Amino acid sequence: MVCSLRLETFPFSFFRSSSSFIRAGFSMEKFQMLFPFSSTGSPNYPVSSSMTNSSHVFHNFQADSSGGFLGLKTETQHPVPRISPEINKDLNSQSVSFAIGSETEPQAAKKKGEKKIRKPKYAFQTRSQVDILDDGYRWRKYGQKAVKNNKFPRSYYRCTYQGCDVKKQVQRLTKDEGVVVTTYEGMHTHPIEKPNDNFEHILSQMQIYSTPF
DNA sequence: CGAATTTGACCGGCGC
DNA sequence: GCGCCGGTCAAATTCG
Repeated sequence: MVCSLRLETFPFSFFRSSSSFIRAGFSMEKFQMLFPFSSTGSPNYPVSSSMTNSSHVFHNFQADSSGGFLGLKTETQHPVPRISPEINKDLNSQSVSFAIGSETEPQAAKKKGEKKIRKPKYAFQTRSQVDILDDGYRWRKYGQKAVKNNKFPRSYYRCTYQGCDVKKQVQRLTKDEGVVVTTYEGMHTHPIEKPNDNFEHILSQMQIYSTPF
């Protein structure tokens, strides 16, 4: 069941510059940006752990900020679907929501032995029947683990571009198996490897809304 | 035949 | 210290 869907990953660059955002064929009727933390002294939100043991967090995100993250919606935009036909039918009711975690620090590992540098993780959940969201980057799977309290395994991917160690993990929720959670870690230091559609302009628009920093 | 995936082993952090 | 758990490695296998 290896379908592939062209959604978009957005490592950091989503908030900075370049790359495309959802350059896939995604008619995202509901599209929500969700910030689980304020820039002030809120506690950390370890995205990875919230994926494992508290998937409800994401639901909260979705509920709380339904009004939205600055009205970030793309319903009028309809990027060219680069999706294989058999998956296309699954894209009828897609919704995407985001959770941007701060550094996933274990609360105290900040000594001079600075090897515990946790990169920020960016997570978002997608309502989709397919697991593999093709974002234009090339990923190599390097692991898969069963997740506690979840009947679906979590898959670990690494960007194959040389010198780029961006990682992502993909997991489907048992609670709502229509939801796929994708977590990105790191920032791509190279352009997208696959030729891009005309979705760049959408991204540039979105960045206008999504540059709080 | 090279690249990507699979999958059990391994490892480090953390809680008890 | 021990065991659990999330994450990664790497050899074997499959795929293109």
